[in-house]
Amino acid sequence: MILKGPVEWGLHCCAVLSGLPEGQYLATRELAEFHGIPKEYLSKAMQSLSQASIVETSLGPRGGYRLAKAPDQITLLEIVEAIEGKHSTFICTEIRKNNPCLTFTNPDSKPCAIARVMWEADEAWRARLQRERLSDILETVKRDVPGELLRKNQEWISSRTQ
Amino acid sequence: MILKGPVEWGLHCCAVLSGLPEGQYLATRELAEFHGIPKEYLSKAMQSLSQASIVETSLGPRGGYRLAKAPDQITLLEIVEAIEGKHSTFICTEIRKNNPCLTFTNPDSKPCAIARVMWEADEAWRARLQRERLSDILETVKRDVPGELLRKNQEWISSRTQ
DNA sequence: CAAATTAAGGATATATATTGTCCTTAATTA
DNA sequence: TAATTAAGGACAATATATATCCTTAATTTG
Ligand code: FES
Ligand code: FES
Repeated sequence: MILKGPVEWGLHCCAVLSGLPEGQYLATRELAEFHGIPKEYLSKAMQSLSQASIVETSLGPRGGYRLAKAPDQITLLEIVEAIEGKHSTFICTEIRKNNPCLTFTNPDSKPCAIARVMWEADEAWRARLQRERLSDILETVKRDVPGELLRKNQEWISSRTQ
Repeated sequence: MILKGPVEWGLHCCAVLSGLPEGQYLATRELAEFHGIPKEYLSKAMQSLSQASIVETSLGPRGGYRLAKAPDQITLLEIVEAIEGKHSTFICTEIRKNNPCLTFTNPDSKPCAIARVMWEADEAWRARLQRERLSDILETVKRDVPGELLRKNQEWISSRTQ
C-alpha cells in the first residue's frame, strides 16, 4: 500500500465528476476546494487517473477534468489501481532462498506456498473492488445522503462550471 | 500496512516452529539464521506473536519459541494480524466532512459509501486468510518441496535443539 | 491573434513510517 | 552460580509518503 490519502481523494473526485453536466469540466482547484485537500498534491492523483483513461482533460479557461467513461463502466478497482498501482499488497522477498539447507537449485519450483495464499487474499480484495462500479456507489449515495445536501452540491458544481 | 518484511518472517517462522519436536524450543538466533534476516528485528515480530498467544516462550539455555497451539488451530489471519495489527488497510480521513455545502450536521449518518466498500474488500481479504490454517500451508509445502530439502531442514533444526 | 487558464510533470523539501541496532532487565534453565 | 534467553526501551538510519513550487506546453476564450 503506497498512497493513503490520494486513493480516498481519487475515489471521491470520480464521484463528484459523475455529477457534472454534459460537456463540462471541473478543474483541480475546485476539486481540491470541495474536498478540503491540497490542490498540488491532488493534482498528482488526477494525473494518474488521466493516464489510466478514467478521466479526460481539457486545457485552457473552463478546462479541467471529466469522466472518460460512463459511471457503470468504471470499477472501484480501476480507480484504486490507477492511483496505488497494480502491485500486490504482500511483497515476498523470497526469504526461503536464504535457507542454509538449500544447497541445490530446484529449477521448476513453484512460488512459495505462503506467498501464494497471501496473493490469493489479495485477489479476493481485488475481486470485491472490481465488482463495485462507480454507478453502484452513486446509487448508495443517493439513498444515504439527504436530498438537501445533494441539491447544494449540484448548485456548487454548477456555479463553478458555467 | 505497517510492517512489510516482518509479516513474511513471522509466517515462515511459524511454519518452521511447526516442525519442532515435542517439548523443544527454537531461539530467535536460529530462526534468524535459518531465514537470513536480522535477529534483533525479527525479535520484534516474535514478541508480537508471543503477545498474541500464537507462540510461547521459554527462558534460559535451550529456551526460545514453540507454537502455543496445534497448526490446525492457527489461521494465517491470526499471524498476520498479530504482526501488522487489526486495522483496515484503507484509512478514511472523512474528507466528505470538508464539503463546503455541509452547513448542517446529519446526526445519524452512516459511514461513507466509498469507505464501506473499501472495508468490505478488506473483509474479503481477511476471510481468505482466516480460511487458511497453518496446517494447510504445511501440507502444501510437503507436496511442493523436495523430500531431500525437508529432511535437511529437520536435521538442521534437530542439531540446534538437542 | 492575444491573453488567460489549465494539465503535466520535474525538482525539491518536509514529515512520517519502516527498518535495523544496541543495550538493559528479569526470568529461567542447565 | 553462570550462562542463556525473551522482553522491551531507546535510538539511528533509511525509505516512503506528503506537500509545495515552478516551468512548460497546450488549449480555449474573447
Ligand atoms: S519466501 Fe516469501 S513468502 Fe515464502
Ligand atoms: S469520506 Fe473517507 S472514504 Fe468517503
